[in-house]
Amino acid sequence: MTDQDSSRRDQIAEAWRSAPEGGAERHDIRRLSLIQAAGRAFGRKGFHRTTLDEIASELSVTKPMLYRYVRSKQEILYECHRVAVGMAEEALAEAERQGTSPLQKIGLFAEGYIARTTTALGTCVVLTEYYSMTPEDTDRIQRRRRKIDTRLRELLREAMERDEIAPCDPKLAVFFFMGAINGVNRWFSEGGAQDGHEIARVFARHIVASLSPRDATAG
Amino acid sequence: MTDQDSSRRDQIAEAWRSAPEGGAERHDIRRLSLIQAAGRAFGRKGFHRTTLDEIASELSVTKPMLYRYVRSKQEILYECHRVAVGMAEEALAEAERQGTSPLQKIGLFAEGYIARTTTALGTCVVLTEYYSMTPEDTDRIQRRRRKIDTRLRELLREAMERDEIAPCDPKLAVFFFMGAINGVNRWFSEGGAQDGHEIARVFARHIVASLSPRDATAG
DNA sequence: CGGGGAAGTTACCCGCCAGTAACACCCCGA
DNA sequence: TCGGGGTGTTACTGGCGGGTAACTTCCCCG
Repeated sequence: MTDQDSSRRDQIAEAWRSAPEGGAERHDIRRLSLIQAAGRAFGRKGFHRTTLDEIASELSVTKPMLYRYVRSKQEILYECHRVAVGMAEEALAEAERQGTSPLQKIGLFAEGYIARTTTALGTCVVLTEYYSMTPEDTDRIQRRRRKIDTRLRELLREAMERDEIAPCDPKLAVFFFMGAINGVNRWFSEGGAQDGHEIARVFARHIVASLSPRDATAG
Repeated sequence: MTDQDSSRRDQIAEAWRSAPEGGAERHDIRRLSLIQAAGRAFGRKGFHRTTLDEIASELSVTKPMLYRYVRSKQEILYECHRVAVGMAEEALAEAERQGTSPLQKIGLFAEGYIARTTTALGTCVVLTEYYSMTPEDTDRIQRRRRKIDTRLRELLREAMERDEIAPCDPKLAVFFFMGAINGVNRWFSEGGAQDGHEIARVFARHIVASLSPRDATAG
């Protein structure tokens, strides 16, 4: 385990521990800490191999304590996905505001999304285990993800119309770069050599380049 | 479930059912069918949510039957990973033979690897659940993957020296496109709109483009 | 026919872990 | 001093599923 990892764990545990005495606020903070600690664990070991005892132990409490903040393990997973998809939505909204062209918006989205998922405190929550959620929860998350996908495809079509990028299948192109982005969380927490913003910049550049028009080298 | 999916399932089940009566050969064929059926299920539902009863039922037998061909569920997962990493090694070897430049080799590798994982009968075996294997098995697989990674980084450095591609961090670049490639299996078996070779070609082109030199558009 | 072995089954065991019940502590206000 | 609500614990249950034991069938070779 790297320094970065243990420091993040400590930050989460500290947030839990030092939550103010008051009622509602304390509850919210602790619930969020729980989600974050769980998200980290799910990312490292997967949903099913992570026990509630482990999550509780990360926070220096015992399992029944967790049930004061969530109804079930499933709910924790759902909340993790909500946080993750929320980051994507945030990144997209920001990109739409700041970008001046479709292609630039895509680059900004990628950079913002990666930056959020790698650097924010509540990170490492980008999961791909949809199949571990209840069908209803999966639906709710998928609907939001689909919206983002749709908008990204739209941006690609606009970029094509303006000749910012080479002609391509928007669906496959989105799959392509979202795959690369979602892959980050699988190795990120282990490395620690690069910081999140660096990775975000590099990946965004690769993505933009991967779409740009170019004479057919690999015909 | 798409036509493609069910047809593949049928092919696997058929291979199992119609394995010749003889001793060793029958055993090998059935063992492979088992791995393939399991790999498909693991890809769709994840390792832990897939029960041996389900795998057995795919092959129209009952659970204890499986134990004539494998020692444990863990072993099945290990075999799936062996198949997958074997495909990567094959694709790389082929690319080395056929490619005439470092960049082209990378493109050929990507195309060959995706083609194998999406179209061969034993597909959908590209897993990312390392954490579900025993440490020893993980080591064995990781060592082979690492070798491929190392070679790909080398190719990137060579390509940079020849000015085939823009300067980049080889480690991050490999993570970038391997992430995109490994993402394929998450949506491929569901869609069915594109065939594997098509996806392979498109992705390879994106990858090559993502590395190619270009004036800094997204500074 | 008879026996042996492969193919396949039913019925079971047992460990793991999500979830719960019931109890212990502590602080604060009356 | 008593009580009550929030914080936290220990000790349990119950189901799911990997793995196994032991039985049945059926076929093939003498």
